[in-house]
Amino acid sequence: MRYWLMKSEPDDVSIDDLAARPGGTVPWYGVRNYQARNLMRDAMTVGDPVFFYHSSCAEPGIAGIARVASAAYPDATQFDATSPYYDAKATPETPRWLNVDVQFVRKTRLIGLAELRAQAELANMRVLARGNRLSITEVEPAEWRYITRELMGLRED
DNA sequence: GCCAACGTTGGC
DNA sequence: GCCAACGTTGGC
Repeated sequence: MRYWLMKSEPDDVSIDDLAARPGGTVPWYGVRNYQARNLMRDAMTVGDPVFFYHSSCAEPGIAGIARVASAAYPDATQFDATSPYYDAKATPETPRWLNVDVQFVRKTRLIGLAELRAQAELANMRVLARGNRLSITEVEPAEWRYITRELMGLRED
């Protein structure tokens, strides 16, 4: 089992939007970066825990917990000419972009970016690395434990 | 709106 | 394969 952090713009899909979805599940559509795509395809397993991170918004930070709910499969938006994520070079026979489904687990208090940066225990967290632009990053088990227990006050994982 | 950082594209 | 130009991310 591996742990992940996935960024979403709350104007698009917030943690509350995720919770309100049928089954609490949403396809993680719109990833157009090969590294992030490959993580979904090669490294994620159904059941992996995910920090749901709000980005490009007034209060960026971790807003809740989700889990990986499917294997990677072709992202439908790449075939949709009306979608901002349309890719003319992708066809159903040779899809370029994949997504997993992500399922709501719980909403937490917002752990803001500044708060994350202030933790010595999180100094090496991938998402905090200088210049990081990946929308999906791995979280080390010790970092996951620290955030869930010390910052969120959760008893269990 | 600004800007740093970095990925992608395309000419050569 | 190099690399400049361009586009995107995302915090501030």
